Amino acid sequence: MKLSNSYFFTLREKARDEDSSSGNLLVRSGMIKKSSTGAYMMLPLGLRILRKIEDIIRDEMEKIGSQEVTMPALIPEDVYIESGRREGFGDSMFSLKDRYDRPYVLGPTHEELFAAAAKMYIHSYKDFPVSLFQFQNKFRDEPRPRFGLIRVREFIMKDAYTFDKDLDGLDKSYEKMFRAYHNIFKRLGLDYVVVRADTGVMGGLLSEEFQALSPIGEDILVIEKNSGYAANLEVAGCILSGEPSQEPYLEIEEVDTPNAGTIEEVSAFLGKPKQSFVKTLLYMADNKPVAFSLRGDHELNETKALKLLGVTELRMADPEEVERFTGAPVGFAGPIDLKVPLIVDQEVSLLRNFVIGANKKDVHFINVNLKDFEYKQIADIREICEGDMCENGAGPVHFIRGIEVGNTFKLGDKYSKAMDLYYMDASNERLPVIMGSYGIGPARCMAAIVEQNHNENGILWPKDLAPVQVAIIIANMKDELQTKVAEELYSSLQSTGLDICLDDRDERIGVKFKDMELIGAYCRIVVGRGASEGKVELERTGFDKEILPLEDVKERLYQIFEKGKNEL
RNA sequence: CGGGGUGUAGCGCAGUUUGGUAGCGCAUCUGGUUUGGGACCAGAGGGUCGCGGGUUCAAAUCCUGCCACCCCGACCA
Repeated sequence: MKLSNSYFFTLREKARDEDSSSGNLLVRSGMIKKSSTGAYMMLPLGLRILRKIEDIIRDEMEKIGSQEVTMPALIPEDVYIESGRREGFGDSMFSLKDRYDRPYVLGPTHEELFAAAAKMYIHSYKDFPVSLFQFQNKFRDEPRPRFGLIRVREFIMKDAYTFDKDLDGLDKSYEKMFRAYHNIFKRLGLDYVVVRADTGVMGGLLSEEFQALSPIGEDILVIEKNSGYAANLEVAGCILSGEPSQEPYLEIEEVDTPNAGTIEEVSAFLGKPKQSFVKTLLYMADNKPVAFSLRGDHELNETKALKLLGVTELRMADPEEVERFTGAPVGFAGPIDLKVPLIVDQEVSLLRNFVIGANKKDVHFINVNLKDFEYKQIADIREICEGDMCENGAGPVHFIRGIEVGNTFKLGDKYSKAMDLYYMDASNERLPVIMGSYGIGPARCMAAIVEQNHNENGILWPKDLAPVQVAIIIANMKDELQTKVAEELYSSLQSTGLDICLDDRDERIGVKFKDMELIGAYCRIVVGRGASEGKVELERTGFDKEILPLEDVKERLYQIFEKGKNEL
């Protein structure tokens, strides 16, 4: 690539509409540009990186025998109705009509079509295992896209699917895929952890997420180092924090708490710590009211609640609904005489003589105990807190944030049954195929890599991913010798197989340095004053400057990029 | 969807309070000087001031409806 006649630009100021470091750096270096909320143009330099990421992924997929296909993004809505997921995805699916008024959707993920493709081939127990994958644009109507390429509405996904005859086969396929994923994220140079996660709309038996560590990550990861425990906050289990209190029971009393509706207010008003309160939250579960009681300083874990109830939708009741079900405005709900099914968090069972809302405006009860009201169930429904004992008992947990760059699912027979994907067993029995599905977001990986690898001057791509691996900078464009030497060097390095860029723009050297650092050119070779003696300078971020005779450049680059001449 | 904010040249912004016909920096073009870390001088081009309606002699500015984008929250595979 010669910059003087390439589509190449950089911006000196940060983009107003980008909120993350990676978004800003990628836009400033001319790699991507937001085209509308949650949709990006991938410009030449950005596409180079994306292709390199895809090549690594493709390489690892093919190594484990997965075969590439592509599926349409435009899919009749019926396909998702048949699998039961149309409802599950709800508003996050883009839907449209064709000219004959037939309903279509833009695919958010492709288990259904892959099951259909598998059906073309799989008929017998002799046909297993099968693994297919694709790179394809997915569409999800995210309520709030953000962080550049990290949360968008149209994005590239590598999705892979495995098909096996039984759970044992699935375990083997899953394990292979799991190892391939480790290889991929290591090759991408990401700092990541694997956590257990919720299966969500996908359903199935197991879900694990590959999370790139980053302070802007949207997922909270619960970690216990010594035992290697790692779980997404959504599924991190809690265990009882101690023994039940042995305080003597006191008499319930009604107390006036004027204008004190929040835990903070009541706690301040009564002069009691938050832990001595039990709050009651009203929710609508598939449009039926349900209530949850938790210790005042705890939060409901909606994923746990959803699973416990076995419903598909859970949302907080709005103020009118709260008033209708409790008879009091928001802030005074309590479990006594509540006409709504109640689930109590297990931690509440340790408390004695706690404070609750009285289902009456500006009134609370004190000295309440579990025996004083009716409930449907006691369960673990709270979010674990940092410092709480890990559910495996190994020690206290701590939190870190992650960007979900990959996700693996053991699906089981959910989709094969829905899509009628069966095979004949050796014993002439018709059995459902056992599926797994595995996703990676290459563009999201790209953003995560930038989040983890940048400094105040620009992006620090790993050497295998850098869009420009070697930038040849002509120090003074008016110097004919420098220009000539640089041109010759550029030509001679074409055979290295590296991405070489000649910065022959009519710019001063400072501009060229700044730009090459911004886009993350891995090596910079300056053809300058030394050109007359046949010497050039080689710079890399984090390394000392080297002065090399021209004839040694190629050999030195092979060393740096760990490439043998033979492999080319 | 709720709360807040922004929309003016390719990019980043000022001007809006107090209405008078649009400006700055970067980028671009021309000429000259300069040439090892985002050069300097002189000149030039580029704007339906987000869109529509209204008030007014006159609207970037005031009123009004809509749209887009951003932030916080809700939501989220």
